[in-house]
Amino acid sequence: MSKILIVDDEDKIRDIIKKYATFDGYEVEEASGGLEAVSKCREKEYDIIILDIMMPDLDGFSVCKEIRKKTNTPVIMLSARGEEYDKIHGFEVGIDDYVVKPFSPKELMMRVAAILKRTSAPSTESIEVGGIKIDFSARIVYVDGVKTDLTPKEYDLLFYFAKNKGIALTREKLISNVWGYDFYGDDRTLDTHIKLLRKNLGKYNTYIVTLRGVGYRFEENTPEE
Amino acid sequence: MSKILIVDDEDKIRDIIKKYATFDGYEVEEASGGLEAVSKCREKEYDIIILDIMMPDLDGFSVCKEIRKKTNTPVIMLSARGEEYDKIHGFEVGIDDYVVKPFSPKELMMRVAAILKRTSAPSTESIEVGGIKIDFSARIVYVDGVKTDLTPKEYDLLFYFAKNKGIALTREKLISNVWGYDFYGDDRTLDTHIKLLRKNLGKYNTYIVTLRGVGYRFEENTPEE
DNA sequence: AATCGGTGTGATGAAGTTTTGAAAATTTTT
DNA sequence: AAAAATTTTCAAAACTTCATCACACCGATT
Repeated sequence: MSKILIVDDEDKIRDIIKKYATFDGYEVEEASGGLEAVSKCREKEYDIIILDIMMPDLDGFSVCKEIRKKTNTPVIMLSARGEEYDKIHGFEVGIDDYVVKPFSPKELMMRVAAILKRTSAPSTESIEVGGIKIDFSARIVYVDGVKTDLTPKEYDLLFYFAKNKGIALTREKLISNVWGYDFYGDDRTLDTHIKLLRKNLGKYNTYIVTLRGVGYRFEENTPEE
Repeated sequence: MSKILIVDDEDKIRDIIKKYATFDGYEVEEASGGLEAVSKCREKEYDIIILDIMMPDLDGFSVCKEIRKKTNTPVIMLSARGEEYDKIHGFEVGIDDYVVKPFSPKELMMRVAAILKRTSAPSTESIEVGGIKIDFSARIVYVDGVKTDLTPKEYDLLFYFAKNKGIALTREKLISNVWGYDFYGDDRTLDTHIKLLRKNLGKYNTYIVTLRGVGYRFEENTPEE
């Protein structure tokens, strides 16, 4: 789920946006000033930033410039002034959109969605764990750079493991997440697919660690030679 | 240089935008109505479309919907009305931005630049994948240099595949993008067209990879091993 | 060392998907 | 208006994947 950073010195404004954003399923963080926003962006990566222009400590343009030095996170500006100068200035700094106050929260969220759709689409999402690479957009798994064909269930299982790397996963959790909460099946079904997946992972089969009496954990470790 | 299509029934508006766009170095084409816009988009590919909502023959939303069936060209809407309804509706159809009339041409061009920068998909008249060449402007496909006649649906399908090379495409995605989001048809229709397209691609039929339980992926691979 | 409960494995038929051919329906062309 | 081309529907066939089972295996506990 996408993470949004809301930057505004007015609590009221932040609250309203937060309410709408949370409702739409976004993960929300707040900053009440420009300096706080910059430091937050240093620590963490956001998917989009909603940024007020007028703030007492550091104005939105400066914040945007600072952020752009490191990342390319999309920025939507909130402008209290409606002047063209501001708008253009905003674009020159490299903002992605702007909304003039007073604004409709619904419209703002529409713009957020539109930008996220644009920016997140072309990025080839992939995870790499040890010598295993999972390309989500192509739905291809590479083991040591070699394309490996997995069946749907094997892929889903690996996908879930990769997303929860290093976490102990109970059998129940694995089954309800990969098969579906309503799967009523044999005890050995999961084992069997673990077996198949391990076989396909070749020397990395040790990445799937058996937790006796609990379930499994996916982790990067040094395969035996 | 990027190609812009300006769609508005008012000559004055088109002229103004054209003046600014030409000054900024864009290649400009015009359409004075929705129908003309749609037919122009069928023949040629633009990098961005500036689209008025209110037009006598076919309104902007319908034009956008029609265009989106085939391509993913960015669209900026010109809205004479400032109502929120229009804005939201526009985004749902899949527009990239909108500007409310009366607008500042400078601002409009800023938005054009911002979107083009993001979508910076190099404008091409044709795509070549393996031994398959697709000439968009002529709507002709060559397999190993030999012109191959495809039916409209086959072409649309191949076109969508080629634009999304290497990406796993679900059946739903393929159907809603090639047939239209409102297609309510048989489950096996897609398969049948895949079959027909594969036949026409000759030895390159393996380029369309079946992803069991998911959909298909178009990729360049080495036929025969 | 024997037991016991949980885990790994190969085989197999069942279930689910895709492919295919052919015919019906629709649209376009003549 | 008929003919041709295209698209869609349908059902059987081919194919892949899956769940299940029986049994081997392993590791902890007694």
